[in-house]
Amino acid sequence: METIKEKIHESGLKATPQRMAIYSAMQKLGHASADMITEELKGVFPSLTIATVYNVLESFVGAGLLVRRCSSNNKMYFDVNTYGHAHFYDPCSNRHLDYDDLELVKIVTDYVNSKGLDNFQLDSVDIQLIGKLA
Amino acid sequence: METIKEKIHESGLKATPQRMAIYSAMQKLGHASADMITEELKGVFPSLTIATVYNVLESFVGAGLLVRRCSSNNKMYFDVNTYGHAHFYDPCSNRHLDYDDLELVKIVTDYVNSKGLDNFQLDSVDIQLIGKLA
DNA sequence: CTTCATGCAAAACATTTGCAAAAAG
DNA sequence: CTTTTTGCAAATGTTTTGCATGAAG
Repeated sequence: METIKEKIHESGLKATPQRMAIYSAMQKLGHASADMITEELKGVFPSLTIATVYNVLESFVGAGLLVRRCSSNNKMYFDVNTYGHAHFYDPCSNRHLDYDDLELVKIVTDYVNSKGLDNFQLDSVDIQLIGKLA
Repeated sequence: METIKEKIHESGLKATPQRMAIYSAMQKLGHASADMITEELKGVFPSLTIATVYNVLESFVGAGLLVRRCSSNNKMYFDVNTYGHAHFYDPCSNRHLDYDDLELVKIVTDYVNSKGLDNFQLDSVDIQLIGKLA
């Protein structure tokens, strides 16, 4: 099994303690915003500031270690799972939950591709199931 | 054909000149953020401030005249078409474009419903086709 | 060593709120 | 008239930036 340190290295970034802690917190939380990460690590890592968290999350996105997720509360969330998958999203609690059904992503991608799109080059699909999470 | 004034009235809101101008700008732009609307109406309506635009857009959402759209630039966009439909989204230009294919929304909704979801009550689906718009 | 990351404070945006004056119904 | 809405300015909340210090490779 690959360590976090290796994973960060392979993506082309230096493996600093802050980056390792932030990636580890993302793995624990799954989906999180910058302030959630800062809060999560405050006890373990008191010197960590939210500015660094933003910088690190951004460099992770650039390196392909995280992807962004939108919410309806004007805050950017990040997702530790970078493969294509759908999401449940509860706008009341701003909670994101993976819906790991590769078939659904494939159905939509194939359907759209079969339409022969002019003037648009499909890169990925984002399927958000909006509703109430128990 | 229904006038904008009637449409706003029917939704339960007072039809002020500002609201009519903002709704009209939304019809013209299709998808827009608060600052785009303010910019669009600056010439015609110099007294209009962005605070009012935010308030009006928010009351329109509450009244069912608009729906929100997320983007990757930390800004909220609004959509003048409130029926369920998919979108093209270009993260480079932050442009949204309707993909009016009711079949696609139905395919996804039916698929998800057929799975018999526990712990989640589906309200709507948001399908975003991410890529490059010509 | 050399380069890049962190931490701090300050700046830059996006959005919301309080309140007096103005307008809609 | 009565109730909402507007416009302004100020507050709030989120994200970004500049720069000196410190750490990684």
